[in-house]
Formats: sequence, structure tokens, C-alpha cells
Amino acid sequence: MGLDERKRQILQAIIEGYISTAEPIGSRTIAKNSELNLSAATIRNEMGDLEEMGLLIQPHTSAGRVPSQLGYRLYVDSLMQKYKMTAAEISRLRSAMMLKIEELDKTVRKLSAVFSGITNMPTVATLPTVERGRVNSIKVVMIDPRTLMVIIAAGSNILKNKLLRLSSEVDAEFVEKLNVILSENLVGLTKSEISLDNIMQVQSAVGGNFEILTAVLELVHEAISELDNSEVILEGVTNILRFPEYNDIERVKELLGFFEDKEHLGKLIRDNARGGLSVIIGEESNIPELKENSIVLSSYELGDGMKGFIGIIGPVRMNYSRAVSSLEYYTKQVEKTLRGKFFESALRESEVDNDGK
Amino acid sequence: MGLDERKRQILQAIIEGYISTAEPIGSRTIAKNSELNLSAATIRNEMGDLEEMGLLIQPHTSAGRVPSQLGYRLYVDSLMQKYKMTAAEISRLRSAMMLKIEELDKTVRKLSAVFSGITNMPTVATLPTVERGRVNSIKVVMIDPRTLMVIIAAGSNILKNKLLRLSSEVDAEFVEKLNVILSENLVGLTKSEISLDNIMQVQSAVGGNFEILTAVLELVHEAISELDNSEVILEGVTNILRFPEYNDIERVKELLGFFEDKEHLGKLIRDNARGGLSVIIGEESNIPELKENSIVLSSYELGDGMKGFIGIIGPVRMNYSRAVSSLEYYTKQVEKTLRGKFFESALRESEVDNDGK
DNA sequence: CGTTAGCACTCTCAAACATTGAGTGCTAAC
DNA sequence: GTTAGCACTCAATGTTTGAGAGTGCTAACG
Repeated sequence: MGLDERKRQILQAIIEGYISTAEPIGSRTIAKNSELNLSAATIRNEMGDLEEMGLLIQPHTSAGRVPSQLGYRLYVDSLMQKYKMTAAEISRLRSAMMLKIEELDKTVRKLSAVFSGITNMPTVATLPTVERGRVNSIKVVMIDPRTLMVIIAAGSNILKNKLLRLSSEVDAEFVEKLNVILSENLVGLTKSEISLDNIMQVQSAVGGNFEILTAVLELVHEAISELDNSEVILEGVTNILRFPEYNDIERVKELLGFFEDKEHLGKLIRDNARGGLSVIIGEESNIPELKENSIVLSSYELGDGMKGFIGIIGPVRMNYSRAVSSLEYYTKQVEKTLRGKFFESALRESEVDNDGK
Repeated sequence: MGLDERKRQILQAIIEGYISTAEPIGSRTIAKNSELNLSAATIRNEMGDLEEMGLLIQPHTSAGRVPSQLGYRLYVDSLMQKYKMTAAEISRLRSAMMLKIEELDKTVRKLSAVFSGITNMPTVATLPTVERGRVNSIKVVMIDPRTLMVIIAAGSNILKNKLLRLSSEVDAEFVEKLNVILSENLVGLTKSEISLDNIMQVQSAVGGNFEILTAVLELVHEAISELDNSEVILEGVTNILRFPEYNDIERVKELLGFFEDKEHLGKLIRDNARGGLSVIIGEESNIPELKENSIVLSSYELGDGMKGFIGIIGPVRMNYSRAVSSLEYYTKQVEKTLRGKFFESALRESEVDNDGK
């Protein structure tokens, strides 16, 4: 039993109808609202076939049909048409991009909030991390004799700075020495090349003032290992309550509970994002709490090995067409904006780097 | 009609009963479960009086009584007995305090999460801000010729650091000069003494390299004005779903919507916190979205003008006794922990300062 | 005069039942 | 292959009913 053009049209009509009404779609509805000019009875026969093929599901005998996960998959992969963002949506997003520069995380947070407001869905994002970037500089700055700040940069972008309070005082000379040694030993390495062992070698190179040195080195190590431990930002969670599927408190509880564990969410995103844009439907995520939710995921690249992820989460019955197109557009805007505001020189450098090779 | 001892006892029994069952309490229940040894009929008469006094409410004729907001107020102010935290709760909190040092905001976040887990209520907190502290040092550090970092410290604690990307390069000499001038002009002032005007004066003192200077000064100003713009941290929101009053999606929507606006929440907290511990019941907050919720608020002080707020949010029918005692204990622990981990020297200095005067 | 037993009354809640309507699958005719 | 017609199914909705909880009032008691 093949999936001829007519079946595809009917399937598409059912899925789109269900997406917009959240009610099972019956044969009469399709017969009336499509250009197929077929009677309800004919549609019924086709619907029977589609159900047999596992693309539709009947909640109960006297209800219409609802797409199965397989149905959604087929829809997303080959039936769905591109949604065209409205002028209003575009301008809203654009003006959000104009926001004044703040810290990176706040910027991403605000952009996410705006995007969430446009799509009416929760938005998740991770801050950019370095994957293959090299540590460009490590600086230790003395704030006062008992306070040091360690600043680590990769690809000329500051990625981490950490404070260290000392129990005894240090002098400028010591700090200077520290800077030289750290630079000599760690700069130019990729993140994965810097291990604790590696750092401890530095320790012996210095000799003396062991206590402080150890503290600084530990901090350096910590900062480096946090380089890819990107923060997860989640905005617009309340939006899920707009969907009728969340009129059930238990479902709300389940999803919100899942959202509270940011680490878990971050892992999900990193694990599932292939290059470009991907759609994870229901159980495909293999996460029980998300078995009735879908995620549209995308990654943004800032050059020089910096990359992060953005995604939209909603019920399996979400408007994929709209979600995918919006996210696509949004991703591009985020790339442009973040590059412009935070990673301009990084970009330039990475380009030079490529030229030079 | 006075509020004699017997009435008080009955009121207390009703409130505590209602708090633990969430069901209206009838006269029979009180007659049985209290040591008053009165018949249900007598209790009924008293309940009638209490209702007339506005302390109780009858949802409908054949239901028991429920406390009014006034009733809760009276209970919190003079009926309530101190809850004693269990050993398990204490040890759980204690071990959370031992967590390894991270950034201040992450630490507060984690502590809040743990506390929220113990109380089973959402916990809100603000990061400490300076109120009357003086700017102790302003440092501009050159990360690379096109990137500067501005670090502002007050009371010897780093409070803000900001990055600045430049379109043209600067040299070490310029940065050095900048440091001297900024220090001379701004150090020692309180936050409120530093205005944009003030900063602009510096501008004329330098002369030349106008473009970069302007950018740096703007950043300084920005950082300073953000000093008291403390971040609001909210953890354990899902906990509200444990309360039966939130079986109504509309209420969930309303509260979660309110929670999404962190600014608003922060303002609420700062406006309502008097010194020490305070309880805001229902409409007392004057915030429509919170009219059926109460907040228990407390402030923590880290010395040297640093202070922040912590609070618990829940339905008006919350266990105030438990909330208040737990928050009291928790606040002390937070003070101790944060002082120890982040503000040790600040404390020391402020003490010296006082001695010196 | 405060307290209490007794009783009629009120109101919610849940179960039982009937009704409605949407949608189907099947059959027979076009 | 398509369609009209029809019997059938099942969720959803409305109605009725009874049980249960709790009250307020009255009259009697110590």
C-alpha cells in the first residue's frame, strides 16, 4: 500500500488541522475544507489506510483521527511547507537585536525572551562554548594584595574570570612571575590539552609560595574545565500553559520539573543537536518526561570554534512549520548579533587564521 | 465582643487544621481534637462570633470555616508557635552550606534550591548589593590592545567587571594613565555620589583620545549604576504545584506569569522587606497576582553595607510557623556562609573602619 | 447564664442515568 | 473507484438523586 499523492494530501490536511485545532479531525471536515473534492466516505477509506500504515491514530471509535509520531515525522520530513514570518514578527525580532550591549548572558536571555514571545513557546539556549579553540591568554590581575583575579581568554574572547581571596598577601612581583609562567606553559594549547597534570607541572616550575600557587592553579583548572560547561538559559516557560495539552496539572508538573534541572536540559541539547536544524519528535528524545513534547533545535556558530545551541520546546502537536522557519531566521539573527556585539575580533582573527593556512 | 482565651484557642485550632488539611474545618472536628472539652454546639457559637469579627469565613452554608486574611494576620502576629526544625532538615541545610566555592550567584542559586527542597516552596533571593558602601577601587585591565576590562570593587569585594571592545588599539601607557585618573577621581566615593556628570568631569581632565575614553567612562557609569540592581534568583518554582490550591491551571498561569518578570519580583522584595523578618499575607502585597499568596521575607547582611533578601512564596494557606522558623535559620546560615566564602575581608575591614572612627 | 442535645435545613459532591452528537465502518448502488 | 445511506460506538454533557457534612436555632439542663 503506497503513499500516493492523494493520501499525502489527506495526511497533511489532517495534521495541519489537528495542529491548529487540537481536536481529532474527522472525514467530513477534510471533505469540506480541502480542494480534493472527494466525499467523506472516500476520505474515510483513505484514513483507514493511513491508520493501518501507522501514520494516524484513532483515540476512540467515534472520534476523528490524530497524527501518530510517525505521522508527524513524515510531515516534518517531507510534507511540511515553509512558514513565512510576518512583517510584524520580523520587526519585533529585529528591534530586539538592537538592544544595548550588556553581558553576553543577559543579552542571550533577552533575545530568548523576545523570541519566546514571538513563537509563544518556551525557548532554550546555551551560551557559546569553545570546542577546538585555543587558550589565547591567561592573565592574573592583582585587585588588592589579598585578592587576585584570573582571566582566561580563548580566541581573544574573555570566557571566564574568577576571583581568588588569599589568606596571606602577595606582591606585584609574584603576580608578574605567575603571569609569565602561566603564559609560557598554557597559552596556545587547546582546552583538551590542558589537564590537571599539565597544570601541576607548572607548579614545580615555580617553586616556593606553594600555598598560593596551588590555589591559583586550581582556579585556573576550574575555569578551564568550565569553558564548555555552558550555561543553559530558558525563557518563556509559561508559554506552555497556552497549549490545551497542558490543562492537565500532572503534565505541567512533569515538564516544569524537567525544566528545573538545567544540567539535564543542557545535556539533552548538546547530545541531540546535529549540525544545522533538527526536529526531535516525542519519544525520539528518549527522555520519559519529554515523550509528549517535541524540540526544534539549532546551533549557532560564532567562528573560531565558538558555538552554542538554541531551541524551542512544545507539545508534539506544535506548529512545526512555524517553529522551524522562525528558529532558522532567529538563529541567523543571533549569529549576526552576537558576532557584532561580542565576537567581532574573534571572527576577524579566525578569518585571518584561515587565510594564513 | 472581645477575643478571650477560648476564642483564641479555637481560632488557632481552626487555622492550623486548615493549614494542614486545606479543607474547611467544622465544629465537630474542633470539639474532638482539642483539649477544650466543649461540645460542638458551643464551638459553633464561638465560631459564629469569630466569623462576625472577620477572622473566619464560611465558603458556603454547609461547609466548615476557613481563616480570613485577617485571621491569618492575627495568627502570625500572636497565635503562632515557633516550629522546630528537624535534625534532618538542619543537616540537609548544613551540608549544602559546605558546597565548594563557586561564583557568588551560583552559590546563592544552589543554596536557594536546597532550601526550596526542604521547605517545599519556591524560594526567592537577591544577590547582595551595596547601599552605602564606597567604591574602593576601579581598575582598567588591558586584555589585548583592543579589549579592556573594567573592574569595580566596593568594600574590597569585586562587584562588577565589564568588557569593552575597542575599534582602535590602545597602549599600556594609555591604560595606565586611565587607571590613575579614574582612581583619583572616583575612589572613595559612595555609589550615590558618583553621577554621570561626575564622570564626565574626568573626561575633561584627560583630554585627547576622546572616543575610547568616552566608551570606558560610559561603561564605568553603567557598572556603577548596576551595583544595586541586584539579580533576582528564583528556585523551586515547581513546588507550588504541590499545593492543592494550584490544581487550577488559571492560578498556575497567573503566578508563573508573575514569576517570569524578575524585575517586578525584585522590586516587590526590596519594597516590602523591613529589617528582620516579615510576613506579607495575601492582598497586603497590593499585587493582584499575589492576592492569594503570601510571602515570608528576610534580609541578610554581610557587613560593609552589603545586603540582600531571601524569601519564601506560597499560598495564603501556608505553614507560617514552619516557613518563618526555617527562613530565620536559613538566613543566619546564609550570612555565615557568604561571609566566610566571599566577604571575609570585607567584614574585617568594616570592623576596622568602625574601630578607627 | 453559659452549655449542650436535638433537629430541621442547606448546600456540595459524587454516582447513576439518559441524551446528544460526532464520527466511524460497512454495504450496496452508481 | 466513488459515494450515499445506515446502523453502531463512544465520549461528552446534562439531569436527577441520595448521601454526608455542617450549620443555626430552640429548648432544656445545671
